[in-house]
Amino acid sequence: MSIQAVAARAGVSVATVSRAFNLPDKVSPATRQRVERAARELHYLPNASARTLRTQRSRVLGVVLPTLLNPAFAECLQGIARAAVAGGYAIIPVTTAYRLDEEERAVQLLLAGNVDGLILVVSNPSTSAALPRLQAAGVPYVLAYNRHAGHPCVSVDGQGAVADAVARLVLLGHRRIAMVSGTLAASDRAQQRYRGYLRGMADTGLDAQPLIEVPFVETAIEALCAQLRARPRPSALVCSNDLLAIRSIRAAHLCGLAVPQDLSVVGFDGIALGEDLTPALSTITQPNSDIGRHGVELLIQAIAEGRTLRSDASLLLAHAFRDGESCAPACEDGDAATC
Amino acid sequence: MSIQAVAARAGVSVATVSRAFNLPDKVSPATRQRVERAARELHYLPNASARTLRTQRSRVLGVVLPTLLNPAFAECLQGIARAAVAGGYAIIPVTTAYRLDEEERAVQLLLAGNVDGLILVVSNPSTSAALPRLQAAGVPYVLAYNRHAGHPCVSVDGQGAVADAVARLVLLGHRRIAMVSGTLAASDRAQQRYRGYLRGMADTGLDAQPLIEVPFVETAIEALCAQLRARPRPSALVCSNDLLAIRSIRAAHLCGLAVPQDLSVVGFDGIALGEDLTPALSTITQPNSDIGRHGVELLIQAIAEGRTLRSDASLLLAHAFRDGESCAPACEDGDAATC
DNA sequence: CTGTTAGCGCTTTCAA
DNA sequence: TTGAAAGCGCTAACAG
Repeated sequence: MSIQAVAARAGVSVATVSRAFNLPDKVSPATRQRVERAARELHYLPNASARTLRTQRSRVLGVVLPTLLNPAFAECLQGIARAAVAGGYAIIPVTTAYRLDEEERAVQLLLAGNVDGLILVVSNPSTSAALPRLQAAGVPYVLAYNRHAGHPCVSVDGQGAVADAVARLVLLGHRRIAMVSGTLAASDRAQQRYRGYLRGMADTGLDAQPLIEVPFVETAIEALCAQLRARPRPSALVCSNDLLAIRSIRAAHLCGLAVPQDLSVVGFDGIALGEDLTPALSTITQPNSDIGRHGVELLIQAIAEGRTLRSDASLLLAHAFRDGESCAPACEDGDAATC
Repeated sequence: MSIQAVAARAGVSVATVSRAFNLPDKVSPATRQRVERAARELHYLPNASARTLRTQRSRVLGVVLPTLLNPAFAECLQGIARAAVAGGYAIIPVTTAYRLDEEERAVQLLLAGNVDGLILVVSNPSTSAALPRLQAAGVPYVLAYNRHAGHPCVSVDGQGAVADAVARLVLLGHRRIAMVSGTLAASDRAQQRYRGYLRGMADTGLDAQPLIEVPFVETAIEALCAQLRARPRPSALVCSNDLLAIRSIRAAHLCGLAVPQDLSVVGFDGIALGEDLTPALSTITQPNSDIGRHGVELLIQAIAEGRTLRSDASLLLAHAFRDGESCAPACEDGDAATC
């Protein structure tokens, strides 16, 4: 079903059909009606490839994410999808499992697919091979969650957020506060959040505990258990994401520790599911969906203006602390072992 | 960067460049090398739109899902994505929030995007307006999770699975077993699982309890609480999905009921997260990722053979019961109120 | 084995 | 306001 058929049926030229759809004002109302009617009768759908070939615009955005198994990214992708549809764009998402080679492959794939722009969550903007490739190609892109002075980013202040969370725990009387993180090397977010932990501890004059680092993908509950059996054990855990917080709570349970009575746990991400858990997760919430939406909006605007995004277009969105049930005041002396 | 430039640089015709990539055997090794070298030096990427326009094959699959906020669908999408990449296809996912009009819009959008095939999870295959549209367009498609004799489907036996779960609970001594479901009208899966509940109860000669029906999207914990406060209350809950099971556990907690001591809860879906919860979720697991993978494989095969999928290509995958900690034997007399 | 060429469906000058 | 026609980049006859 091509534009030819519509033109024939409407008794006009293909140019007029094209105009009737793309520049309706440049066509007389009467002919426009005829064209629309013919198109409807023939169930005409304009061919996206032909249009893309001609205009050099695919109206498709590429999306590069570590995984959809973390609901934070799933929420973000929903935000991206909604904003993209609203702006008349389709999306092609690709997941990378936190692997650099996959990031590069993904960008390659998307570039070959003629995407008009990309929104991506990379392991580390400084080391990602994908980014120089994008710059070389001159394709607009924006990073989500990542933070880097040299790239356009939509993110939150992870460092400040964690420092605040630490301060909160200190206010509750906690002294032995440890941080649980995914592999630091695999994520600049994890690194920033860890820095926030160190700052928060330093600000209140407490000794930072050794970082409890576990793999991102596997469950690693045993490793967590081992850490909780150490003496003296922490009375509170700041986790680098909600999934880790959930696993930490389970690990605590397996060690015979009750959350929050024996151990306070704070997460990071604000996944919706956290509110339905028991105990409800105390967590630093990020506007996951908005991060995606803003990324898309920046991208679409840049595309419309035929330019790439500069790093000073970066957006820092607000985070918040969601008070759940996984945090409680520490014992008087702040030493969990005596509880 | 077009094929012309590569041809010029390699000193051959565009046809030869095209062959060097698509039919390497039909080109002499020497020229092939020259072409490859030229392409590399120019960072040549074949233009997907031009190729699609010419071949009438986009190498893109459309994916229609209710939501990514349910990890079961996120897992499925990962499976789809992996299989698609392996088969040289890209995917365009669209979510519908369980809404019929969105399903139709999604199919429309995807069809206009020239997808070669679709994999979709619809509310109800019998009533979906999207399906006739697809048949009319002659585009190959396959349903995931849905079950219907008139369409190609990749699914599990939800009815049998729930009936089995009920039998299991009966074996544990439960008598007052209720079912918690999302809006029945919005999902044929929910309907089938409910039928499984009714069959399971009938098989063991028990009275079915009134269905506890809550919205899919909202949390609805209050509604659940109300049901648990009724006397005599159920001693076990079979939930139509894991998200509902998680909410049910929270509702129980808010009512002062301990899971599994006072109330047993069984979920459905087998989301990975369920294993990390406390109590670990007892649930009927579906091979979410495999459902997606098989769907894509069927689709790719059909596309390669230039045909649509017939309903007898349907696949029924195995489910399993994953024993967690949210189920326990009932009190001796099976009457929860006396526990 | 390689080159020439038509044409996929559309948008967009340029002319009328 | 409308039409004719070029051409986006590629593949696939067909010819050599």
